[in-house]
Amino acid sequence: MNLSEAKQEFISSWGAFGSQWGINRTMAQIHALLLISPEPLTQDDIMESLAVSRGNVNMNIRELISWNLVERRTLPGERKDYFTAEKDIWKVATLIVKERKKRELEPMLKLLDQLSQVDADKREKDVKAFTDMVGQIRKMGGQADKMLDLMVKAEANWLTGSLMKLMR
Amino acid sequence: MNLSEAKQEFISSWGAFGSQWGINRTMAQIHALLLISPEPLTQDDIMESLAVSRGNVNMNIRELISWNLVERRTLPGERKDYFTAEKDIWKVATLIVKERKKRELEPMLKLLDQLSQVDADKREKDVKAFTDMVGQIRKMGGQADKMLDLMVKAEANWLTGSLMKLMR
DNA sequence: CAGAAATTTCAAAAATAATTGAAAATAAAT
DNA sequence: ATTTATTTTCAATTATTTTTGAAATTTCTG
Repeated sequence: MNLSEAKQEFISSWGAFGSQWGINRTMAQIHALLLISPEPLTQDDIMESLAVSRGNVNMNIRELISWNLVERRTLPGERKDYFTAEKDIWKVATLIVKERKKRELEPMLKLLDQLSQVDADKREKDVKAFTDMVGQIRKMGGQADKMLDLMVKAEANWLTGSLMKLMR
Repeated sequence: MNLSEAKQEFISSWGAFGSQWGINRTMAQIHALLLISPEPLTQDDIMESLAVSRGNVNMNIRELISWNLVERRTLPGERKDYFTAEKDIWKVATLIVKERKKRELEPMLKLLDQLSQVDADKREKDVKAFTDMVGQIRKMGGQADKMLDLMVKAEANWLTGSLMKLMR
C-alpha cells in the first residue's frame, strides 16, 4: 500500500469509527487529516482533501477547537488561518476524556443523585428495584469519574506503567 | 419526585445518554426499562411503556440479546416470551466492554497493523508523520485492549480495589 | 392438522442529523 | 474609505437512521 492509499484508508476508517461513538463523521475525518499532517492546514486544504463544503469544514473545525483537539494558528504574513492538531496521542485521549466527563458523565451523576431521592416506600418491589439500580449506577459512575480524573492527571505511561504490572 | 416520574426521567435520560454514544435511543430505553423492572416483561409491556411499535421493540430486543444484556425467558404455561436484563451493573459494564472490544477495537487494531506496513521512504516528512501517528495509536490501542481484557476478567471491585489505592 | 397466538421481517414513511452554498459579517490591504 | 480576502452563519437541501405497520413466518394448542 502506498502513502496516499494508506492516508485515505486511515481517514475514512477514523471517520467510520467516530460515527460508531456518536462523533460526526466529518469532524472525525478532519481530525484524522490534521493528525497525520506535518504542517498546519487551511480550511481550503481541508475542503479539497476531504471534498466537503466550506461551511462544513468551518463548523467542525470550531467544534474540534472547543474540544481543545485543534488549534487555530495565524502565520505571520499570511492572510489565511491555519489549523493543527495535538499530535501526542496520550494528550488527545486525556482531552477527549476530560470533555466527555464534563459534558456527559458529570451531568449524569447529578441526575442520578436526584433520582435516588425518589419519595416512595422502599418496601415496594418496584421502588426497591429502581433505587437499587440507580444506586448501583451512581456508585459505578462515581468510581469511573474518580478513575478518569486520575487518568487525566497521570502521565503518558499510565497504561504501561505500574497499573499494568499490578494487574498482571 | 414520585416513582413513575423518576422512572420516566431515568428511561428518557438513559436513552439520550445512549444516543450520544452511538446507541439507538429505543434500544437504550428498553434496556433502562428492563433494568428497573423487578419482573420480566413481554414485548407488549414494553410497547405500552415506551409507546413504540412492535417491530421496533422486537428488533431492539434482539440486538440487546446479541449483546448478552437481555435474556429471553419462557415462563411455564405462558404463551408469550418474557425478557429480563442482567441487573448487576458491573456485569453489564463488562458485557458492553467485551462486545465493543470485539466489534470495534480489535478490527481497528488489525487495520492499524496493515497501515503501519505502508511502503514509502520514511525520511519523507509526510511518511514519518503518518507512520508515527499510526504507531502511536496502535500502541495505545494495544494497551487499552490488554487493560480491558483485565477488566473483563477482574471482579466487581476492580475499580474500588487495589487499582484505586495504587493510583492515589 | 387446523386455527389461534405470537414473533419476525422488511419496504415504506417519518424523524433526525449532516451538509451545502450563498449571503452576511469580519478582518486586512491599499 | 473602499476594495478584497477570509470567515462565519444558517435556511434549505440531502443523506442517514430509526420507526412503523402489515404481511409472512413460526410456534403453540386443542
